[in-house]
Amino acid sequence: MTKSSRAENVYLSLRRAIIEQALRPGMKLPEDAIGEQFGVSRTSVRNALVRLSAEGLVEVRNNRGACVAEPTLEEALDIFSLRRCLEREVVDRLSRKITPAQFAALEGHVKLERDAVDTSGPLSIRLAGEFHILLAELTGSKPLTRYVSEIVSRCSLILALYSRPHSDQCGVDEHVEIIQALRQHNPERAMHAMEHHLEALEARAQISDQTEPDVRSILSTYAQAG
Amino acid sequence: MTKSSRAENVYLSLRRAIIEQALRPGMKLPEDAIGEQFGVSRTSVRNALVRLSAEGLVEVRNNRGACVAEPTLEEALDIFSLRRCLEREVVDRLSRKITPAQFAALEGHVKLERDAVDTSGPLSIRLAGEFHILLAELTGSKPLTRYVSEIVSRCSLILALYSRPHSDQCGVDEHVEIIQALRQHNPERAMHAMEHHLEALEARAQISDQTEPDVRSILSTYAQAG
DNA sequence: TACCGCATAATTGTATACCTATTTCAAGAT
DNA sequence: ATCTTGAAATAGGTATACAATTATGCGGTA
Repeated sequence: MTKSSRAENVYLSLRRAIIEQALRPGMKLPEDAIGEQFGVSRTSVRNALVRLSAEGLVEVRNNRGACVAEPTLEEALDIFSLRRCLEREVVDRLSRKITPAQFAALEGHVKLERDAVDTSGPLSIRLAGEFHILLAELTGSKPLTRYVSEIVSRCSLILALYSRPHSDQCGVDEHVEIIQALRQHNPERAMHAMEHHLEALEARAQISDQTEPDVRSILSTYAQAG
Repeated sequence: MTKSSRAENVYLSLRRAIIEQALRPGMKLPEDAIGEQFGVSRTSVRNALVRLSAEGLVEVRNNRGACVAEPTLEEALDIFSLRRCLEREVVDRLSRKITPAQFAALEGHVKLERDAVDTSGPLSIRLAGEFHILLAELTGSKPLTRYVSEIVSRCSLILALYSRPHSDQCGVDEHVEIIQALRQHNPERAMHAMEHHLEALEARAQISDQTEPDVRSILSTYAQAG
């Protein structure tokens, strides 16, 4: 295992905590508390927060600290729209040049998703997002992967905000559908399957509300390792 | 003038310097030197470098400092491809709902570009990029604007690497062409004009490998013969 | 002379300290 | 009772100091 920097660890952990919806939108992210929880100084925490802010996962107001981003409804719809644009590009590229080894990877991931469906919620949420990131990775394009990765994370955030609890059966079957379309090297059908999947995902996003627990107790789970 | 933080100032300045090709790809960015130049401490410089790194404009190696990113040829082509994808989305959205006031903004910008054509190179380079960023802004989508902004910056970087000097007549006329297509509320034609413009831009970035960043590939030719 | 290893210098990663801005909360005025 | 006001407390912005890592230069040895 590569020895990564502390800032990196904080970054990865916070990111995962947000994606898994442990840290919910709007929640405050005080540098002191986070640093104490991870056993690092504010310096490393700030570094991580800057990066997360650049990705749109957290917001920092001038002299007022950071908190998990709270996309408005318009922003949410906008982000979904952009996601469709990017993922269309992904399946379009992939359907032309995907290899057997890559199918194996996709199917392996879907298997993980199936196994996780009935276990923990957070794991299931994360895996559903990672399926899309895996698709992007298979295109071999780093910039595309980065953007998809970012936007998928932000969609997790949106679902945390606007979907009701336990509505996150994130469509494993729809993932299989996409794989099958790719196998046929049929860009049209693949893009259609992807559109369908994303529309279904977006449809799950409706407004509800919940109150927020304490930052530290949540992070105690994530402080250990990346 | 809004009171912005020092880190923000450093970030903006470095970014502009890279986009205007004053800081060329591969150039080292020592925290000390930069901090001294701006009259700030390394802390603020690091903050800026982290953000630039997240955008792909600079690369940071472990314990080895940062330098202006040097996209490989594959990465360059890839970035252009992604840019086409994003800007297609921009003109598609815009051509449906653009307003007269927005045309005024676009035409005002083109005028600036014309005025700058014969003056300084850097200004012209920057304005050409900002035309595309302005287009993205007019869609009203912050995420889309951010991505376009990032990718346009990276394209500037690529042109710095792979285009020959003085080939940066960045097609003001093609910009006008795009505006006219938008005025007709004709998505097809607008997208076509954009494609044409981007292809022309990409064509200028030929593998004129004279700006050699990598020592090894040069020396590989010489290594054989003693 | 060319190569290897160690010591030193330079630069990054992280922590701490200080200063400034914001928030909070209580006391007084309206 | 509500609003204002202004200290005290809290938390973020920045600088500096220290630790860890990498780059560089020197002298010894074959």
